[in-house]
Amino acid sequence: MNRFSAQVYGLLAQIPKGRVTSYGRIARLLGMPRAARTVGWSMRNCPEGLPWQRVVMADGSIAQGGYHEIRRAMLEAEGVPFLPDGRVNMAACQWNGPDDDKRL
DNA sequence: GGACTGACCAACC
DNA sequence: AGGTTGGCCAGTC
Repeated sequence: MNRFSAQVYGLLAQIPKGRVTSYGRIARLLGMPRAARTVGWSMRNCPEGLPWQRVVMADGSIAQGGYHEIRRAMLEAEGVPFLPDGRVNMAACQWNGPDDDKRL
């Protein structure tokens, strides 16, 4: 487990229920705006106990990995609003970082 | 140790 | 406005 993954997981664990964020957003919060793919790699490792389903693409669509239907179901169960397009309503529930959590 | 790949993103036609 | 390409970071072969 490298430092980057630890940061990704740490940040992921801070995502409030009912909110989502994107890979690139996490990468930016970690100071690596170009490491969106690496974040995706960390998600791929999929550690148990982490709400990895709350991480979606920048446009709000579900990532192209496996289980993408299950992710949507879990997000819906958490109360995440979806658009008729089948994508997450980023405008309503995008998590902008730990600071945004306090802002609530 | 170099090259390829990947749950991405943004720029560029 | 939409499809393609390049680029980045870390892991694997």
